[in-house]
Amino acid sequence: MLGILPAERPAMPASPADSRSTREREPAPKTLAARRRAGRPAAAVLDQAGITAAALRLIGKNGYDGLTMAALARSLNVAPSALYNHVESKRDVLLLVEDHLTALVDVTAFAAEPWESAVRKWAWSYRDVFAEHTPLIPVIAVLPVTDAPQTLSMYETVSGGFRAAGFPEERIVSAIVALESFIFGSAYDVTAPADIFDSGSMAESTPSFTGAVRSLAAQGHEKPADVAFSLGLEALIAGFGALRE
Amino acid sequence: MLGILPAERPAMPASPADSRSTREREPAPKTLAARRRAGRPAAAVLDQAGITAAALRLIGKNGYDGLTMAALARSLNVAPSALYNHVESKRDVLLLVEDHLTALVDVTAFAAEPWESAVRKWAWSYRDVFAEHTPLIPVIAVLPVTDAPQTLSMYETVSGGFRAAGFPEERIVSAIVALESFIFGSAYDVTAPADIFDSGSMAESTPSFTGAVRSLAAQGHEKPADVAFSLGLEALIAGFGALRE
DNA sequence: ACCTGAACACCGTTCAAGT
DNA sequence: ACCTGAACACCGTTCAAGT
Repeated sequence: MLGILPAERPAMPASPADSRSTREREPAPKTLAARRRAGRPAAAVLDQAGITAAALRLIGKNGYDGLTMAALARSLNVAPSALYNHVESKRDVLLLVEDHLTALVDVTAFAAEPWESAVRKWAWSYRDVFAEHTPLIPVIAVLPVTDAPQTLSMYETVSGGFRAAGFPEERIVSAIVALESFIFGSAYDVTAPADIFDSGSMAESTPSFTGAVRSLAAQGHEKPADVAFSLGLEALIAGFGALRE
Repeated sequence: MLGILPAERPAMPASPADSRSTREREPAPKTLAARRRAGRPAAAVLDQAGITAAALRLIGKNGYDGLTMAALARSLNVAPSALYNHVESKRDVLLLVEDHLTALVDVTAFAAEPWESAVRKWAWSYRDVFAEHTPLIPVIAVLPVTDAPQTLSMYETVSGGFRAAGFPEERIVSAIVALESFIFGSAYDVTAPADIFDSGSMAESTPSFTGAVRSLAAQGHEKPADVAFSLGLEALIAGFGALRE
């Protein structure tokens, strides 16, 4: 995964300051930032690819709670305000991260396999990528594709696959949107706690639901989120497959 | 809708202070809160039902950005810290709102109609309620049902409907979860801007997707979010219906 | 153009003091 | 038990000053 990070590079060019990197955990490493004096540096310290990579590192380490503009700046050895020379807002940072992650979704099967199995692979891959990044879902869901080139590229490949499989053109977008809606909702489901359906002290007043939950648990092994995703996905594939001409 | 608010009542018992209510728009109505001196009041000013109703009013007026603990306290004429005698956190407030809204979802058809049309009505109602409240979706998706009695009650009715329709017990929860995932994702889709699929200057490099978008737009009239929701929902209903015994 | 440093207008939450 | 008022440790963002 690290190998796919954009513009793999250290936050700063190697310098004597690196010998102090063991102190990075200190609460206020002001001294590190102070190393660089005010005014425009000879070469730009930041760019969007570096900001994206740093954000992904931060998210990987501390989750989305740890992704603050201050923490992002600190990890890049700049003042928080420096970030605003490269992004307009924190939402822009999330958008950069989103577009980078979308490029990780596997669409290769659309070039090589029948429609059913291509959609299946794409959907599972898409869900798996964003299950780790659910805080991005509200961003993606309202994101004009113009602002996210990799995302647009994914849509082009997927819609091409639908078209080649004989889908009526006017149904392609609706089918993709429906699949995506299911995928986004299912990504949340992956993050739900194991006891989410424990009805606790209310069990006696909810016999039907409690029984259904117990019956599912008795089935055992497979993760409930995966069982539900598979069930829904196969129904959608079967239903949409019937639209093909 | 107002008639279904919990414990319909003013934020404070009628009092001479009400004559100053025209000043409530003032930036810092400290004087109103100062009207009540420190120490425990004779009768409690706050309760969870009142907090829920005030939160819903605030959301209705200014959206979820306007729902801050400070604004909530101001609308209830108390200091922000007073809220913490009745809720543990802001998340608790969102949970109260969520459970109240879930009670608005229409499950009545499960008692009176065939399974297909009951699921259809429930799903549309569920989506419509939360399309106006998408910031709650991350909360619901991870919410143990124990903490939300109305939500648990909805599950009981729905799972009872599935059972009565001949669903194998061990599939009921998975089918409901899959439907919910689709519903939550589709609720986001309702809020997407109309030009979300405008590929802009990239149109020439994405012919397949751009053509599909144009073809959908040419169909006209119906809202794209509704078309996609209908398409996915009918596929899920048809696919799940086949599981019945 | 692109950095620093100081400042702004917020957040949610805690806690002592009061009745 | 349930309020006020002050305080805390944050947020994202703006902007003048510097090179």
